[in-house]
Amino acid sequence: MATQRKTYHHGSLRQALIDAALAIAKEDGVDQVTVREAGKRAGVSSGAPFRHFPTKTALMTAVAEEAMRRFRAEITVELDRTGKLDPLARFRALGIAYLRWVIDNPTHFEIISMRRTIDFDASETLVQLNEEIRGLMVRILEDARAAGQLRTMDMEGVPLQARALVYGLARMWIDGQFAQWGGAEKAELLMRQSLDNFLALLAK
Amino acid sequence: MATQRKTYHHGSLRQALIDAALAIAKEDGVDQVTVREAGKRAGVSSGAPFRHFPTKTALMTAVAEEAMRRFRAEITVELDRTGKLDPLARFRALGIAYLRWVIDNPTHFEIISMRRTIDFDASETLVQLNEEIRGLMVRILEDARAAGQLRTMDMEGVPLQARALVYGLARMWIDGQFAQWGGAEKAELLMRQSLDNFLALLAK
DNA sequence: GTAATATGTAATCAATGCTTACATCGATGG
DNA sequence: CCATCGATGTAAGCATTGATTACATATTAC
Repeated sequence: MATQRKTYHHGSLRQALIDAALAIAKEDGVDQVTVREAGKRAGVSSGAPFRHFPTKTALMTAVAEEAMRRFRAEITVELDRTGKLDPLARFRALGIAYLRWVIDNPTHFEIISMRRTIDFDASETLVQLNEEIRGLMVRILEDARAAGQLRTMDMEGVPLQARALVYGLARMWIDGQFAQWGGAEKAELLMRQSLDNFLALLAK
Repeated sequence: MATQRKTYHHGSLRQALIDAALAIAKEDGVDQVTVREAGKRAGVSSGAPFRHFPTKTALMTAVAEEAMRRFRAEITVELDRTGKLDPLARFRALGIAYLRWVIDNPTHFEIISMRRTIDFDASETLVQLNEEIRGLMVRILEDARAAGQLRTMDMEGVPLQARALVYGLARMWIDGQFAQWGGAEKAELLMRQSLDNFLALLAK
């Protein structure tokens, strides 16, 4: 992994460190990510990373940005794919895509949501991407209401409820609360059922 | 805080360490808890804690047990208090008590749910308490169905959905996702609205 | 081409989880 | 009553890791 380098300067150390950190997290867990190891994989000394990131938190924040970008990419692909369906079907697809991404990329999601290891508010990118994704969901829900697909109810609370449900399912998976019910496939099925239950309650 | 002690032996160091860890977490945050500092507050050397807990994880697991016990106590008090109400009202009270406890004791909840810092499955107590609390919720939901208070629907999915919703709201608070909406009071209000929305969807 | 800036290395510090060798206490058996 | 032994504490130290500092090297600007 440690890219051999002939020049004294790395050339793209910043990105290499982000990639290395993501790889370590994926392979050995988020808490196994160390600045040294990230530097080692990028082929530099233990102090070099600090030229690009003042703190480990700053590195992890950049990693979170990368993860969030990939997350948004997945979401938008799914929304494009379902562009012609009715709003509620798209909403369902959005939720399923969200949950599947979490199951497929648990460490990525963990890094994004573990706001003790990153400095979320300090990252314009993170705040903006987060708002963007939330906005997408809210808009589709409003489309569904406008299309008369929802039971009449407080539209102030529905988006939060939907967010909390999906976020809760995702974190329950990350936190190992699905362990007793088998592996990823079973968990994904249960999540989908839960989501469908919610939609059944919500739909007219 | 560091209890002066005249004897060479502490006498109740184990519990003192748990209390100290809880206090540090409450004052300075969970990640500020160190074995040394816990020992210091208990008035012992840096190595003494390891006579009672083989690893820091074991200490934090014991701390989680203590926190979970307090959580259950709060829950059961609330259930006793609402013993004469109808099931759905009790279910609501349960949810509200859950969420208020999280808001009042964020670090305690954090320790319980942060299963990277504790060894949940290794603790018979934690597994048992967790099941017990889950069982309470499920039973009340079933009472509500038996009383004809719920719309007909897959009872397999409803408990999970309820859990995910409450867990999600709690973790969103812990993870700072309510920051933009003001302090604890506003957050609690939003949580309650979200819960009531869910109940409105669920009720016949 | 030279000076200034950016980026890397090596050495080192402080904090912290954990271990080891030794000290001291308290309970138990004779 | 007291000698022994297991339990519990101390002191010192190790390994890891985030962070800093002094110095070296490359790149860019003028």
